[in-house]
Amino acid sequence: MKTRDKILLTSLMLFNEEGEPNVSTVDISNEMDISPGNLYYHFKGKKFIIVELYKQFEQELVEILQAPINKEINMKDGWFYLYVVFEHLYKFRFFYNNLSDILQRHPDIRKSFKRLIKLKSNTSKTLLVFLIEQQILNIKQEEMPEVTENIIIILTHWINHASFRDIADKEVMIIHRGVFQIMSLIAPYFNDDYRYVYQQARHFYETLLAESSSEAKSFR
Amino acid sequence: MKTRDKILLTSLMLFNEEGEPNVSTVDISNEMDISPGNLYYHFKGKKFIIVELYKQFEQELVEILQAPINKEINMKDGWFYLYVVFEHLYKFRFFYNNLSDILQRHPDIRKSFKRLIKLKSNTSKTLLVFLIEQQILNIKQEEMPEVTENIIIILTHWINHASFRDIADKEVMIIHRGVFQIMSLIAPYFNDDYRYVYQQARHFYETLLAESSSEAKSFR
DNA sequence: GTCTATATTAAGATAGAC
DNA sequence: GTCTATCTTAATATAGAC
Repeated sequence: MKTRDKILLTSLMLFNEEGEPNVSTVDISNEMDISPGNLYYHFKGKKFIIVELYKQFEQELVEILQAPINKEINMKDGWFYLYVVFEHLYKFRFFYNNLSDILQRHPDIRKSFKRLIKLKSNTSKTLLVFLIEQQILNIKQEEMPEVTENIIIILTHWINHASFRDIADKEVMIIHRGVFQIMSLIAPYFNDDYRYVYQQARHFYETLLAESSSEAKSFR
Repeated sequence: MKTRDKILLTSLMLFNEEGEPNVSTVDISNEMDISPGNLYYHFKGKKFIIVELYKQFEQELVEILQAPINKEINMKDGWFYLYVVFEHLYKFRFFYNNLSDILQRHPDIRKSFKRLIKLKSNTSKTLLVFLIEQQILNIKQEEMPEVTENIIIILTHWINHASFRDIADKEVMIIHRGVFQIMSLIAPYFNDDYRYVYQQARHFYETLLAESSSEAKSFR
């Protein structure tokens, strides 16, 4: 593996683990057993590492969000889709844990991130409209903006939020619970024939929670 | 006004304005036209200013949240109550804009903040139960945890969220919209007799938005 | 590409005069 | 209480040998 790539991977790991502001270029080179000078040969500084990581993050997310969505999407597809998105967000969680700060220091990233949110918003809207057309959901036209915004908020802040709620200690649980939380937003809009989907989701989540807490109780 | 208090006030202002990580002790003393040495006479460093500000924040919020809530609360009371909470959150928004980072660096604050969230959660639950008892809302027992958690998420992250959404540039609009967003969470649970409250709230918010955007279009 | 050694910068912090 | 002057520390960054 090339040193450049290893720097990116190590930085991502340390940023996620320790929080981006608490990781210096020396920390990164120490972790990799290379010299700080070597790191500076590949990247002119931490700023440039962050920008490069953001580019990766953006590219992957755009690919996910722009993947063609079937008009005959069902709840199971939508559910699966949410998992893909959440897993991606989790992979780059350092970014969401210091959102304002990073966006403040990097105006370029800020612009691009705003565009990303719009894309998220559009994809959510499209998905909801498909589910409405199939009469799985029943959301009034005028209520769409609020519902979409609520979805965006949970998508954007859940992983950060989960870290200071005693919600789960393991990655899977954070993601499961995030998906469930989004589902709870649209739960009241399910048509009666489909309400069981929400009940199933809760049951699924609660079973997982029970298993995981009986295993070990290591909340941080 | 005593220097010590002025330091706290100036710090709060600068933290909110520029973001806490971008403000140094020298910045604070410059803004006040005192020497850094003088600042260090009053506080042993930035850490201690933050801790003191957090104490103020906590005390005020606890007072708000523990204020006796009337069992016969109506929607208007609940609405008003939300405004009080949001205004308080806005006053200390620097804290919410760098939540993970501050909680990571100050374990004491972390503990206390978790307790605060629990208090928020309890108060929300109590309010909802009162509204359910009066048959204004209709939320099933089993759905309460999710609905409450969604309220907590919006309360905790809205003000930060609004700063990178082109939602509003002025304080009042951010707060109005936050209150409306919370209302949209419980909107689907309104009993038919009370749905008009939600419609009114949207109308109120949209009118304000129209006024403010015709005045000046200075999004940041 | 990678290392060692060293320079620069800015934040954080203190001593001692007034 | 407040100032000036100075010190310490850690992060950032570069030069030059290998």
